[in-house]
Amino acid sequence: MAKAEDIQFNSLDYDDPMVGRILDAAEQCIHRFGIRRSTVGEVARVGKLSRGSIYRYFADKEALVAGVFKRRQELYLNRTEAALEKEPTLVDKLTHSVVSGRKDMEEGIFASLAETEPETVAMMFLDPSFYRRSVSFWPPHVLMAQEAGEISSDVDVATATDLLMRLAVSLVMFPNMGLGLKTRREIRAYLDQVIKRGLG
Amino acid sequence: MAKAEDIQFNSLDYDDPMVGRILDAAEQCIHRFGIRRSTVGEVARVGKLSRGSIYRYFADKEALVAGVFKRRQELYLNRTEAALEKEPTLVDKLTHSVVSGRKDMEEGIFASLAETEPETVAMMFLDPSFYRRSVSFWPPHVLMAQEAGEISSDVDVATATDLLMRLAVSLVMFPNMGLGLKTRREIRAYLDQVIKRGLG
DNA sequence: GATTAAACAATAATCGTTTTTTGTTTATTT
DNA sequence: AAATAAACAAAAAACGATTATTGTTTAATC
Repeated sequence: MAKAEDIQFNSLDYDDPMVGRILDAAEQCIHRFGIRRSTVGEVARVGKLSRGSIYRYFADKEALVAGVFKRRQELYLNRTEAALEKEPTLVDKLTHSVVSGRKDMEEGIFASLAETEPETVAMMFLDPSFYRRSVSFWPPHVLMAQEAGEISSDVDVATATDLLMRLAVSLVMFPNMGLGLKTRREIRAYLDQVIKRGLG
Repeated sequence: MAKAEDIQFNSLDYDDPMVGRILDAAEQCIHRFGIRRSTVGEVARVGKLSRGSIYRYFADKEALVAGVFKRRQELYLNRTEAALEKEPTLVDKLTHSVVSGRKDMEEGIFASLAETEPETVAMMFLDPSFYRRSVSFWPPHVLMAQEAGEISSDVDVATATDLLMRLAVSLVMFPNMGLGLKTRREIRAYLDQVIKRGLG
């Protein structure tokens, strides 16, 4: 019992078919109408379930919306994590993250939201908690790169992770900041330079 | 003649006392009430001039607001540029930029705007044109650092500038992203590492 | 010649009202 | 035991009428 309360603090279990249906419907609504114009009643109608059920799993509309984006992000991280297995080096991994990150921003739910509620998207992007989850993502890959001798073992993992995150976020957020890094090859060359030797 | 039209494309001349009065008044209004609640009439009253004069120098309210922020940014760049003269190395220069950039964000016009209209501030931060002016800022310093042997001459100036910009913007925008870089010394150490050797 | 004050239509903000939505609860159904 | 439907007060959104603001123009003033 007391599901909605748990979800506030613990994470959603996407395996629960009810949660999945709710999030699917909510995401569809957000995708089509944006957050403001999506009502809980509409989500219920689209998901063919009752409003009561939604409020059983989500404390309020805000939590529901957060759940949609949380799932999207989790999905992105899972997919990216899987894809990175096949990338040989840390530089390749980061390149892949940037490329797929940009793609998600251009054609995912963010793209449609950006058209109807750009300020909301801007606020999300600037919210530090938006990136918190991703921070735990890189350390293992940093360690691997250190063991493989790709990067130095002198630099501590937290510092390396910080730099990787900043580069990835910056490159997704600002495709061209002085330099116009468009193609995968350009991005890779840039990251290779920056990570391997900085400006030294 | 035809001042307002020129200003659209050329830059404002802050030496013109009328322009200065208008911008002073506008900035004061924005600082106290935010953009939405600031009216051109109120700006005129505060600046003790006529609405007509404001429209003589600025095409519309949007241009006026843009002018306020443009001047602020120009002032920041000028002050920073001057302060950098005294900083011995590129790393010190960038450190200074980050520290003073953070200070401006915390106590300048952005801080007050962020309280009343956070979405507006978020939108400005994510607007690439916000950083365009700063891009022309770094190349001379990069060249100096290359001549001094602080950084390699192999890296082209545009690439170096791009990295410096990304680091500065990221560190101002996200004070802690994994690592919590608070003090001047921490920031300097981080930048020294990243710029001089990357993760290699 | 530039600044101002006043007048003006077009646009946008505000206000009070009505309607919708939210979030909670209750009884009923699966 | 969980999902539903219905009912409900409180909060928020939508609406239309009113007021304020914008941006332009005009003639008067410095």
